[in-house]
Amino acid sequence: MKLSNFPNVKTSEKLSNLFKTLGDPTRVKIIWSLFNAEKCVHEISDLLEMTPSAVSHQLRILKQNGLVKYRRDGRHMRYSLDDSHVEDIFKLGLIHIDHIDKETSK
Amino acid sequence: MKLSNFPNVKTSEKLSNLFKTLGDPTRVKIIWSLFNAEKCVHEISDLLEMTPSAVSHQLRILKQNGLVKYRRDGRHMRYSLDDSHVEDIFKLGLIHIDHIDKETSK
DNA sequence: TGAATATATGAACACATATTCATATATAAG
DNA sequence: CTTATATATGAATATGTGTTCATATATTCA
Repeated sequence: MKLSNFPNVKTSEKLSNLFKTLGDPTRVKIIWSLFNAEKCVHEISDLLEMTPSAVSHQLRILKQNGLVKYRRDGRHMRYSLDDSHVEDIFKLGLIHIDHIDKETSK
Repeated sequence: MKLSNFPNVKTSEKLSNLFKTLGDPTRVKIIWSLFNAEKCVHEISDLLEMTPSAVSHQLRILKQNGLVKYRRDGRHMRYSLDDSHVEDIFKLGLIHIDHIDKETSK
C-alpha cells in the first residue's frame, strides 16, 4: 500500500485504530512483555501487578486487533505476538520519544 | 534507548502517549496531509471537510506531542511535521494493516 | 481606525474506554 | 464427582476525549 493512495476513509480508520490499540500503557507493557517469550495471563498479571481480569480484558482488545495470538496449554492460555512489525513500530516509537526528549531539554 | 531497558513507567507512558496521539482518524489524516507539504489550518480544514476549530484543536494536540511544528506567515500559521520518524511509523503501520487484511481473508 | 480573515481557546455535551467486581466456563488434580 | 486453578465476560462506574458553538486574539487591508 502506497502512501500516495492514502486519504481514503478505510485506511485512515484502520491505521488510527492500530495506533489507538497501541495507545494505552497497559497494552504497551503487555506487548513489551511478549517480545521475549510467550506468556500466560497470570504471568503477565504478576509482572504488571494487575488483576488477571484487567489483563484478560486488554488481551482481548489486542487479540481483536491482530496484535497477539494464543494457544491453549492445559489450563493456561499462552499468548504471543502475532506480527513482527509491532516490534519495529515500537523501536521507531522509542526513537521518536528520544527526539522529543532532546527537543524539550534544549 | 534499548528495548531491554523497557518496563519502566515513564517509557511505557511516553510510548503509549505517542500512539494515543496517532490513534485518531482526524489526526492521522492531518499528519498524512502534511507529508508532502506545509499547510495552514484552513487548507487542512478544506481538505478534510471539517471546521477550522476542530482542526485547530487537533493540531494543538499534535503540537503538544511534538509531532508538528508551525511558523507564522502573515495571517496564516503554516504547519509541518516535526519528526521524520513519524512517516516511517506510518509506513510500518500500513504494512501491519496489510498483514491483518491477509490474515482475516484466509 | 475599522472591517475582514485566520486561528485559538474554553465550556459543554455526547461518546468511548479502562478497571473493578461478580460470576461463568474450562481444565486439572485428588 | 468435587475442588481448585486459570481465564473470560458482562455490568457498572469513573475518567478521558472529539466536536461544536461562542468568543477571543492577531494580522492584513482599506
